[in-house]
Amino acid sequence: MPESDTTPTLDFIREIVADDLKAGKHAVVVTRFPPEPNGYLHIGHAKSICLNFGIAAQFGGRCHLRYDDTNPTKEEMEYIESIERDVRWLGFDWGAHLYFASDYFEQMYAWAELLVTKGKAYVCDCTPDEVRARRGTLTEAGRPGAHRDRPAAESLDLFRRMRAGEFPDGSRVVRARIDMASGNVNMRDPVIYRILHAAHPHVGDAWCVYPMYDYAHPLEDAIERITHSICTLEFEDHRPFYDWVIDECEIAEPHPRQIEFARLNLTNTVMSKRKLLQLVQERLVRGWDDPRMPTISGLRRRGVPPAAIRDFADRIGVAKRDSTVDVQLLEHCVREELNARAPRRMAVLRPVRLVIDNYPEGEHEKFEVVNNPEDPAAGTRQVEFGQTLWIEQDDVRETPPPKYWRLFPGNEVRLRSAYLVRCTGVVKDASGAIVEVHATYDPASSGGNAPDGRKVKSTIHWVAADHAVEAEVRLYDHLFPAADPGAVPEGTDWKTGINPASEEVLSGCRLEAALAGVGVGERCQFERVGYFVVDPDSTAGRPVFNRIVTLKDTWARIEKKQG
RNA sequence: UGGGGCGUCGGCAAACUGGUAAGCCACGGGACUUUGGAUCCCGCAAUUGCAGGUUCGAGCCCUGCCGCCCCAGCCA
Repeated sequence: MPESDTTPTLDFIREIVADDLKAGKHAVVVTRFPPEPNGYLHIGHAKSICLNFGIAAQFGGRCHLRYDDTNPTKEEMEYIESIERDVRWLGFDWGAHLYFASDYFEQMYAWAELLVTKGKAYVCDCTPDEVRARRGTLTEAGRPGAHRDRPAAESLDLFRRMRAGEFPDGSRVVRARIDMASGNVNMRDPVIYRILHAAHPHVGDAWCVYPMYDYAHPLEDAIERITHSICTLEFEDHRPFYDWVIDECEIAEPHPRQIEFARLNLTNTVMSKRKLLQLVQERLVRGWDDPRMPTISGLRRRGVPPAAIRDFADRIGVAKRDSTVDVQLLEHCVREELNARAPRRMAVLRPVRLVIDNYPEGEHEKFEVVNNPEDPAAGTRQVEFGQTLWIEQDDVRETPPPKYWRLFPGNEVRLRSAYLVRCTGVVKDASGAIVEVHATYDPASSGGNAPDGRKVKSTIHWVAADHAVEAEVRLYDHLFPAADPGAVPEGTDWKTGINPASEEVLSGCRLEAALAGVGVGERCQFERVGYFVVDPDSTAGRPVFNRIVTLKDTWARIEKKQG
């Protein structure tokens, strides 16, 4: 391979865009993100958002945010608001280019009349069942219905009366006249308008006939002069009709080009709207924004930084191959971002008391502690120290397993940024659990280093008992332990694959005093433990933290290998 | 047994369009370390679903097979 090549390779879509620009096909590139406001956005949408807005930014064009709101029976204002919030949070800006497909209904209707007039569309009086019956199967051609050859004038009259509200839902449709024998089922006279006496969240009850996606989408793109209409693979079969509509409606050149790419699949995650809805409705999670949900709002509450999601989208690439990305790549992006940015704090999640017997009782001192070793500009803070501290249960053993370097009787460790201490013994309760640890400190090791230069193999974190803030901490893990949650045995409910330990709520956690006044959404690293974010459930004196991701944990790996 | 797509490392994904298989994640090892964190090194596809063919040369071209995904909503 050539090593001198410094230009990053373009994915196949960017290659098309670059070529079109180079060939002078378009003056500016215009893309769009066209969600239907019928649900919450998830990480799969984030891939599309990053792609569309990313291409626009990269090639100096623009990206529209457009609601594809052609079905009033499924769409709601609530979703419109959540979508805008999520796209903005991801870091993208549509400027003045916020659009609604429903604002184009008049124009779309006019084009439909044109099609009817040209004999390219007709009103069909069949029931949904009859339409289905005549459509044929995947291997058998469809059969033309009785209304197919109705005079254009009659269809036009009927269409106008459909619009006027003379007919009930489902009684008639307008269909494109293409080819009932096509191998592509989408070309067998697809329905382009249906009657729906339903109020629309954006245009109210202005209409009782609504265009179908396949008819509306190319026209929305045409109206906005979209150059590259990027969608997912399942629409590949619809592209002939997309082009048919553009052609038959006599849209001026250059025509928008539909390009399909593979949607995102993630291991240990379900992504379908149906399944996500089920999780919420059956109270298997706290809501659409549960920190375990792959929704944008869930990722936000989980504490995932938007920059990490953008980085993730860049790294997974864009292609046509069905694929499943390892969720660990997302987690890696999160760690990388947070390692650089998140201030470090000390927090003890499962506290046990450590008493330093030779430290003067009642005395306190402060140590200056670095906020982020990766970022000197983050500065330092003062942390209180005293005779009695909280340390992690996990950092103490009465009899250490092999390679365990933390506290055990006789062993010396460093209290992060404070002193070297040597364990002198542990106090156990009736059940044998360690309830208190005793140690002596080396007064000459202030700050954590001994003047004689002796080394310790371990540094542990601590919180002064007299200055601790109490908090609730929620530990999150994959909602599904299996890489492919959809792969359940026949007859088994996919929900049985849910990890019952995916949320573990810890109370009585002790945090250093600097964490007293944190605001919702603030992120930090609890040293040696992981990255955490302040949850909206926090109250004045009692913060609630969510674990975003753990730190990489070599010891956990060793422990696992040891069994 | 119709139509449309897709097969390159455990997972993503490149390969200047025929010139001698990038990178990232994961995984394994080591160095270093006041986070068992971070960082840094090393290892990880004699070969691109399979079989033939064309060519000096094939992941890229040709032929045939195999496998996987999508489509029969008045959903998007």
